[in-house]
Amino acid sequence: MERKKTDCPALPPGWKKEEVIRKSGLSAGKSDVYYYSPTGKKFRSKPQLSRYLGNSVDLGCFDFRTGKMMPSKMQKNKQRLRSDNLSLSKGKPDLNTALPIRQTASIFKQPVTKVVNHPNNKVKTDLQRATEQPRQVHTHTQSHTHSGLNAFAITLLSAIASALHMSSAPITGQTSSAADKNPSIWLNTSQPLCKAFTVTDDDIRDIYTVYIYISPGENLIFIWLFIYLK
Amino acid sequence: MERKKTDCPALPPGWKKEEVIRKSGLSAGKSDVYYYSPTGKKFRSKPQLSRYLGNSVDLGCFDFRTGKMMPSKMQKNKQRLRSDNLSLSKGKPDLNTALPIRQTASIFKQPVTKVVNHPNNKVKTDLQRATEQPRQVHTHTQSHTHSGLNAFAITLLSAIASALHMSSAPITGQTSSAADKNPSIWLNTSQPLCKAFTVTDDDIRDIYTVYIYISPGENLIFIWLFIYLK
DNA sequence: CGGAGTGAAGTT
DNA sequence: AACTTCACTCCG
Repeated sequence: MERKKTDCPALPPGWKKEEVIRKSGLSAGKSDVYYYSPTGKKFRSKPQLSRYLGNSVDLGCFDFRTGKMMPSKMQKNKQRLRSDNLSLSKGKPDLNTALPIRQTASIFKQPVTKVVNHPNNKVKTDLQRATEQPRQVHTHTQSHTHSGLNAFAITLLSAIASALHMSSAPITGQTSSAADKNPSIWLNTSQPLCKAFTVTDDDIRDIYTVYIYISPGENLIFIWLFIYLK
Repeated sequence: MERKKTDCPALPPGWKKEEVIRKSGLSAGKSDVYYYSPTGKKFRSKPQLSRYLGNSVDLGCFDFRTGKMMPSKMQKNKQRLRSDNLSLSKGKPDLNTALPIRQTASIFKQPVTKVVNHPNNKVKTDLQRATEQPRQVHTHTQSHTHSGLNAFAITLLSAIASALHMSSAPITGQTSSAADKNPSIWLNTSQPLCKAFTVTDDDIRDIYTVYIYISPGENLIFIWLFIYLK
């Protein structure tokens, strides 16, 4: 089937079909199918062919790849450009599509709150657009957001360091070299803490993100934070 | 609307997330989510992403669509073991079986260091699993239940509570009702802590997982922990 | 030949 | 039934 034009009974007389195998690349071995009109014009897709033939030939059941009519293949209405779909939030806020910043806003509307505070970030003021939670909005005024959060960050980091000291886990401290040589490192609790130990208040540049998740049953607390150091 | 690539904090630094709305066809209005590696490679599904990341990143609770870690989704990827058994605590799933991913609770006692190659090519990371699993398995054996772990958990939680107290952010405390009514709750740094305040040592059941990630430049610390309460 | 965009089988 | 995953189409 390669490189050879064949007759195509499913089309009017004179039409030819050609199949060309791809020789290289990611799609090596796959093929492209082309059709040629009696006058030699080349067609590379079914829509293109359909446009050309217009109503004279119903290609609804025409399988472009095989060149045959496939009764089982019913015509499908592909042109459904609906612009009316505002079903973005039917009953449920659209957390999926929201960007991080906007999530913060939507989160507020439902009893969900996410805080992203980073002075170097563009995140900040969207919180103020959350209209349905006055109390929470209140808590996010910028002034205390910065000071409060950094204070929090410092305290929290120190606390973690302290906690680590209390841990019975051994400290091997081999993480530095590993960190130097690898693009990323996941450390065991006891290992990573080696790093934490060395962190002082002055080292902290900022808290980047803090999430706190509490499960429905409130028995699980999931804390998730990014901390940038100087 | 959503043609913009956004950072994805749940993945290592440099990864981007994109959501594209389908504009036409039968699935018009639906969306596709894509991720981009730091090198620009596009990922169109969670399995594809997982294959690429190998063991370097545990995507067990990663929600591909939202780009977030979803603790509640943890049952997803493996076959379930026996559904009910002698779980130590009533009404709550056994953590070690319900959350397959972190049966590697090794995280705690064992100074296991997981060095991960950031995927800049297609090399699989199976070797890493082979080499590090044994050590982790070793750590599972003990009932790490409430020895050093709880001490750590308690201290850490207390520390967080303290940190919160020091925060200048007001505490509105409206989160409880929200928690009762919603499948999940994301709390503001200042808000969620309302919960933390009430946590005493006796409340802590266990730390389930603690991850600490240190960026290549070692200027970013990413701490991620789950804490179960009684 | 690549790849964004879509279809549709597979999965839950 | 809806979502996820991946193959395929179509056009550059």
